[in-house]
Amino acid sequence: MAARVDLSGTEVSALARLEDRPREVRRGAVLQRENERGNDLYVVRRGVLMSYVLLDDGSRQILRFHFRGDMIGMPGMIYGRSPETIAALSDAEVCQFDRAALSRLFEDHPRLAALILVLNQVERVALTDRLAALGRTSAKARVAALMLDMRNRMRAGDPSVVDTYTLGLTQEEIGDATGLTAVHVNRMLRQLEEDGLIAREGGRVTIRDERALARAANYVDRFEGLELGWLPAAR
Amino acid sequence: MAARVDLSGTEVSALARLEDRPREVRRGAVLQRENERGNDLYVVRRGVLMSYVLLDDGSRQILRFHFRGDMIGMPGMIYGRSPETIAALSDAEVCQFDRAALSRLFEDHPRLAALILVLNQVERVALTDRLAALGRTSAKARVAALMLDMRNRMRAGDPSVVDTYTLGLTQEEIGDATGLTAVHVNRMLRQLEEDGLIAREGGRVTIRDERALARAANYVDRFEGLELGWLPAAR
DNA sequence: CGTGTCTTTGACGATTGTCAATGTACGTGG
DNA sequence: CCACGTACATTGACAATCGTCAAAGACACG
Repeated sequence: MAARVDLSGTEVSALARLEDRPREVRRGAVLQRENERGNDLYVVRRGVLMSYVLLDDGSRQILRFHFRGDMIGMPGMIYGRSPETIAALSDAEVCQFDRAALSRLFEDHPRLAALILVLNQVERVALTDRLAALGRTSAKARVAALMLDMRNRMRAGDPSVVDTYTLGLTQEEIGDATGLTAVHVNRMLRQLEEDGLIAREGGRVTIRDERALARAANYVDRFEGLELGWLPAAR
Repeated sequence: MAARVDLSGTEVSALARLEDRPREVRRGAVLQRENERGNDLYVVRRGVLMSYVLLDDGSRQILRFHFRGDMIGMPGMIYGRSPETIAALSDAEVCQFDRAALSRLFEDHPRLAALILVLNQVERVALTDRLAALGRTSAKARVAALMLDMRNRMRAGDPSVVDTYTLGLTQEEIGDATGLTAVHVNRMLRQLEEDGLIAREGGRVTIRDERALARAANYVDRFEGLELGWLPAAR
């Protein structure tokens, strides 16, 4: 948040209080399970996590990947039971806090409350972009979009990432995120590679032609163009 | 909102102030256009609207249908330009208000701010349900889910709706919402009718076997089970 | 009555899924 | 160090779902 807005001293310490309960999560561990109680929120401090749902034929849809700074678990907090499972894709560290802490934040820091709303809306737009991708673009475009999006989100948390990064996903997970089968994901990755748009070796992906990849993917970067001048005053 | 929480007098009047600028929208009219400025918010008072995006091959993805009580335009308020188009599916009435009004609401009424966050999360979960439907369910299931969802949302605003309702969508629009072509939507509607799950005549849909329809659709009603005891105190 | 939009239907084709087999890397225990 | 097992990637053949194209029917509206 601090990257976007000048926070006041009391705001900084209010946010710091939210992050005083760090918790380690191992790769593969489940932080919150679908249909079970889970009323706490988490902020990702390190690592990558994902949310997914399981359908009753056993198939899985990955809803979202979570990176450093993301606030997760809000749907579980709103509903009595979590509508989705949250699991760690890598070893990760999260900071846990509860409903009461969020409630106090809303009372004492209207600007931070509004910023949380803004982050929610950024996530909403990312979800609708993905909705449009699943509904209206080809398998190749969806895989290309995922390659670009993961690069951008990793770069946001680590500026040393430029064109090459460690994806950290199996092809089955890519398929579960893009609505494809693992086999077809493999075909699409090969095609992207043959077209010279990406390169792969040992779990690392290199973007070779960003322009063409973005074109193939219908990609729009949604972290541009936020307007935050209207927020309430700091407290 | 009032259906879920006992609002205080000042809260009621704060909400009423948001709704003091009613505006009529004709069927087919566009309230906010993709990529154009549109920083105001709206609450739907009457009628049905939709949000959609256009892809550069000309195809359309309908993101969401908006009914009475929905707050719309938030993505456009956050970004300088709206990421989606909002258009009226029927004659409708909306109440317009601006960023400053929302900002004041956050300052003066933390509980209402938290409620807005809750409504945002309900919408988020609805979007992820649709994401899972597009990614992992068959054409038939998606159409079935739309039939059920539209019924439920109409019933929420008009308790006289039980099993029969006026859909108010062309088959092309159903396709743009479910990620299908109009032709295939037609085939799926016919199948649902032949299976005895729905009936159709003259733009009106009747749900004949709700249980089976819900099973065919993987449907979960997400307006159950909200827990709001943690909200800040009223002001 | 004519025009345009929407629905319906059939034939055909393309994209994507399914199944099955093989290859490869990596970790674990002997 | 080697053997083995497991998870993941790759490939090919085939099938199913869904899209495309085209034409005709239904319906509302001026």
